[in-house]
Amino acid sequence: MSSAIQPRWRRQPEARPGQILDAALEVFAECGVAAARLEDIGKRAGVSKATIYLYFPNKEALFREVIRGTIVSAIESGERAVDAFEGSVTENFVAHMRRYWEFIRSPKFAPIFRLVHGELAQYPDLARFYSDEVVNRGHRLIATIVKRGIEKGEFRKVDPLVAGRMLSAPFVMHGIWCRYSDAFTWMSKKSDADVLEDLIDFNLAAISLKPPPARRRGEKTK
Amino acid sequence: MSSAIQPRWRRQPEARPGQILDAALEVFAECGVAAARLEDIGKRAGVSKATIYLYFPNKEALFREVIRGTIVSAIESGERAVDAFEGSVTENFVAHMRRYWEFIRSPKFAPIFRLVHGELAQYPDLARFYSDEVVNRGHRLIATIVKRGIEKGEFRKVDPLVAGRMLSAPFVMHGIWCRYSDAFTWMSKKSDADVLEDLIDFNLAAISLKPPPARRRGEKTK
Amino acid sequence: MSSAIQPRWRRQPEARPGQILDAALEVFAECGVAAARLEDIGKRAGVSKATIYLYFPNKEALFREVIRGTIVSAIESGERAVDAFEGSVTENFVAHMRRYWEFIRSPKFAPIFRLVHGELAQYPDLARFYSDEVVNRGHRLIATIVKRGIEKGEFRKVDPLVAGRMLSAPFVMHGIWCRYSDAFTWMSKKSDADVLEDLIDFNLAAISLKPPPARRRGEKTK
Amino acid sequence: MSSAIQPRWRRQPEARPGQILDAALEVFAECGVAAARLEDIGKRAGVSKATIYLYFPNKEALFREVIRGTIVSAIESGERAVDAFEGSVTENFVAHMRRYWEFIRSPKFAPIFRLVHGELAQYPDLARFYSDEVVNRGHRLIATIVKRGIEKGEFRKVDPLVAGRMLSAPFVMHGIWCRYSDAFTWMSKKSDADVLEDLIDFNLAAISLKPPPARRRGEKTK
DNA sequence: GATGAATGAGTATTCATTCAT
DNA sequence: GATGAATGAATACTCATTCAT
Repeated sequence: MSSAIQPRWRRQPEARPGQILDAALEVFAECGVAAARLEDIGKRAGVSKATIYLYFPNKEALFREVIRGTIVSAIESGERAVDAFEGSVTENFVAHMRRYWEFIRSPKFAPIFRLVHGELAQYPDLARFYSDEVVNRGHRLIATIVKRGIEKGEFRKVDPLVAGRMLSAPFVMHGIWCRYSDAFTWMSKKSDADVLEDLIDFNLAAISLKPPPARRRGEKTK
Repeated sequence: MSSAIQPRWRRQPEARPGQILDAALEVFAECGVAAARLEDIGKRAGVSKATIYLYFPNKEALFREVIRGTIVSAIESGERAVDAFEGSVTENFVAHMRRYWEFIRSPKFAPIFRLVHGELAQYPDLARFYSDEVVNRGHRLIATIVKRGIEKGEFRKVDPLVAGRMLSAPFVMHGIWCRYSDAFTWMSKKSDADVLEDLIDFNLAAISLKPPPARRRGEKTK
Repeated sequence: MSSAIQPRWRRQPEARPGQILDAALEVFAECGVAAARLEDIGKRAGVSKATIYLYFPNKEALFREVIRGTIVSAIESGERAVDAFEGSVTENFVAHMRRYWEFIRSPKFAPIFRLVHGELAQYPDLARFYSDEVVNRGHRLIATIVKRGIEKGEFRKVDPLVAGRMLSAPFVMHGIWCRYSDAFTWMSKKSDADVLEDLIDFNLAAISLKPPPARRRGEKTK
Repeated sequence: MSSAIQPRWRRQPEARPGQILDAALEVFAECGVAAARLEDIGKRAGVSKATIYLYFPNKEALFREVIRGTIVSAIESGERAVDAFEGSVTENFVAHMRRYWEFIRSPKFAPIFRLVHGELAQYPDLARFYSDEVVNRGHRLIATIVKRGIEKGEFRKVDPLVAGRMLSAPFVMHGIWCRYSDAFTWMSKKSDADVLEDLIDFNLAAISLKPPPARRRGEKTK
């Protein structure tokens, strides 16, 4: 480590898989798995088609790694943040929704949503992985918060896991609509921040004990 | 029919496109557009691969027709029903949600959702069509109801179109999760009716003027 | 059959497999199985590469059919001829050797010999088929004759099947050497007829009645 | 060897080509030249794929060396033994046949036979080399003995080179049949020694003095 | 109208060969 | 000398599309 004997860096072989995965996500997102050409993925990663086979045994495995590798890290940071929350549960729910929206609007979420749903039937085990590690884990995170809110008397009595599903759905759908606003043109008038306010408003209304008295349309929530 | 000398019945050629469209939806849904083989579609429709070309100029056009032809009829019946509503707005909103859930749980919705989202980038005009004719039309239907509810003092003041988006999203997502419960295993415990109750509960809570006082978990809403 | 209703001949689809098999034998013989390109086979058969797949599921199956289809007919005619022999056994043995030599010098034998031996390890079941249906069947044919010769007192007492192997081997090897006289240049001086005379001479000498007087069967030679 | 300070023994680089050649023969024999993968050869020789290129310019040259290098040594020992023969010619012919059989049953002969014949068309110069240095040289060895036998009155009058071909053929074919007895199942009942006895018996019968009385050399057989 | 046959264009995958370290 | 990494070239196989019957 300290001495001069460090071998000079090889090309950058340890960077390769990452480069390829990034390129692959792009191409898969654009074309779908079946229509994606390995040659294009290689080109975008700056390597030859054959090089991909040095790191992934075939296209399908590459696809799996794209999904796995991309998602896991994103999820975990969310969980840590929720664990460390302070203040009222409502405040923390709002904070979580902000982070959630940020995640969903990050460039990788929408393509992966599309990909996973598009390939649901082709790659059942992958769909399962996505279901467990992304969707359900996200629901549980919300459920944790909701449960605390109920206990503290801030939220009405609901099944926390049901709430997790109900409250996450609008986020996901709006994420897609915003991302593909070429298709969903009626979304494009709204800024990201506006959409987030709407999401927070409806979600709080859905679980709050009382109707939102302290807040009127147009007021900022934070 | 008119002449008695016709030697044998041929199946009506007008029925062909429909058979082919049905078969195509099935195969597309199973494999995605790129991986679907025309030969399989033909086989499932009981015709030869070449016959498909008598009715559709190519695979892409066939796909477009599958989406177009399948969706339009389904939507329109919903609109007629809303127009004819009676009783309180809340009651009618509930009635509409029941019909909406029925539509979303019908066998064609989930595959089309998946297909459209999967092919979002490949067929932008189709995505647009779906966006306008399905998604947005659904939102407007809800918006119509919500607007009346606000006017009548039954719902809190919200942007009706925003409400359309917020309130439809959980329906759509739950439709997918229920349909592909092999992947989303955590959904399979719930019956369709239970899910509908949850959906109604959360949606009413989100727009009602007051928190749902008259209703507790487990009570039927209708 | 008689009337005019005979459908006009389709292209010539029933001729296709044969054309392809012939072309394939040629190309396989020139290049070996692994190096043979399906495109070349198609070209030589006058069809496209893809057409081959209409008749054979893959290259390996094509190879198998080449061997099977080519050999079987050739063998059977030999067996019929032997069954119908007249005259002394010696005369009939000579007649059989003439036919055998003719078969071995026909254009298909040497390539198949090479192919089968070259691919012995790759296609064990094919090698088995060749072993049983070609080599051993040929031996049994000779054995039949030899047995009769022994019974009639024309040949010395030997194990007929052993004789089948011993007497056929020079035919096969000379067939190869003559066919590939570019490599085995020392064969090229001999005419086919001369070689046949040599073969007959040595084979008759090896089984004719008067045994080498200085040595008897069963004595250990060392 | 000379200096004591050499830190560690490296395996002698001179040994490399031999290891590689051995590995290559194995792999070529199993797969044929076209299907053999240099990576496998390297692995079996305990070196990397790239190392092979330090010793051989390409796969084809490696194949040539495999054949050349393997054969030459084997042949020469046979020639020395024949030169030094004593006793009757018949005895020495028998002794030579024993050695010949031993050579043909050695593990390298059959694979090389298969390879050379399999690749006859791809590598004409190699086939020529094999023809001259193995096949014909073997024939000449037999011819030498036969000629002496004729001169000494032990063998009947035949063309010695023709005899070389006739008498060697059964050895070669039986060598193949015994080696690949998985395919040639009907050979597996015989022990090596038994086969040798049969070979000696038939070959001696074919050249021993007393000719088949009813027929003389030169008479046309039909 | 219907289809069996045919094919051109395309893609995943393999592997001999090169080269920087 | 040795090798891990990289790649260009090659090929089996697929399938949407065409067309003669």
